[in-house]
Amino acid sequence: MGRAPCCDKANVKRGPWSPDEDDALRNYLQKHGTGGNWIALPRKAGLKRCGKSCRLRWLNYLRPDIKHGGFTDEEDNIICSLYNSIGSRQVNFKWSVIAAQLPGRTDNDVKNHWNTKLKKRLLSGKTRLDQNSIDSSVPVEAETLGYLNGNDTTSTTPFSYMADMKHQQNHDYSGLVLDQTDQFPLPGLMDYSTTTSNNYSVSSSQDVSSFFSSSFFSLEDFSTAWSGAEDQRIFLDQLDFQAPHYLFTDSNQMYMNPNSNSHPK
DNA sequence: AAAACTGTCAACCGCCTTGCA
DNA sequence: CTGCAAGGCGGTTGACAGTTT
Repeated sequence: MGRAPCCDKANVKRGPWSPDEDDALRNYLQKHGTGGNWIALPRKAGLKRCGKSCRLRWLNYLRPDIKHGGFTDEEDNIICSLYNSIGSRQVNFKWSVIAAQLPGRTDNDVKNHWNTKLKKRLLSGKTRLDQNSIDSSVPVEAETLGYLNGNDTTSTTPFSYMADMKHQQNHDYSGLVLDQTDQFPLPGLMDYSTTTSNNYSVSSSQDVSSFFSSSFFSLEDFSTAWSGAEDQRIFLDQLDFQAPHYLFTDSNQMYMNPNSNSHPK
């Protein structure tokens, strides 16, 4: 027995929205708002659409603050670095968290852009840590696209984009908000800058998660914690768990892991 | 010029989460 | 605590536009 559909599919229009439908939805929402009920909205607005479809159309297209058009290099950098810092394999990964850092962009926009452009660019090898093949349009400090290896030093698995702290610091992240799980999407919690070999040992996403969730790292002392981490080059990893560079004391103070065999210098 | 191929992105699907009775 | 309805989200699809052959 399957789940009941959210609307009567047979009596609902599907496919691309017409200008008239857009107008009807826009006018209704500007006058009445959602009323806290998207399901009932299409009937009230005189639309033969599913409520979910109306919601999506509004959020992804009709909202007045939506930014249409191509993504800038700076937006690309932000997406890539946040994708890396949050880690797509994290349970709490959300495109909306990334989109929230890009005014006027929706999660659908960001997801599409990642899937159609950024991911392919990465996989094509155009974006490598190899400094010779870096897109010169990207600020020097962000010339950090690359392949990095985790445990497997022979692997060519493309490592996520990593952005230099200095570049990240040029952005204003003061508007960052905690997501529903109180995870903080750490912008630029990564610094490859002095690394010259592909044999990286990096701290894992789990490490960073524990960093976030520790009492040591609270929103209030974010700037303090971060200024400390800044000098200590924390690496994020989306590949395999390895001996972390940083550990935590019982009192959740972070310290260098003496067993980490390849600390960034 | 036309067919085949490729890229883009709006929209849909269905699962999971949340809020409420 | 439980069940249901609605919201939210990531993954995927498919139509269309642009490019290549």
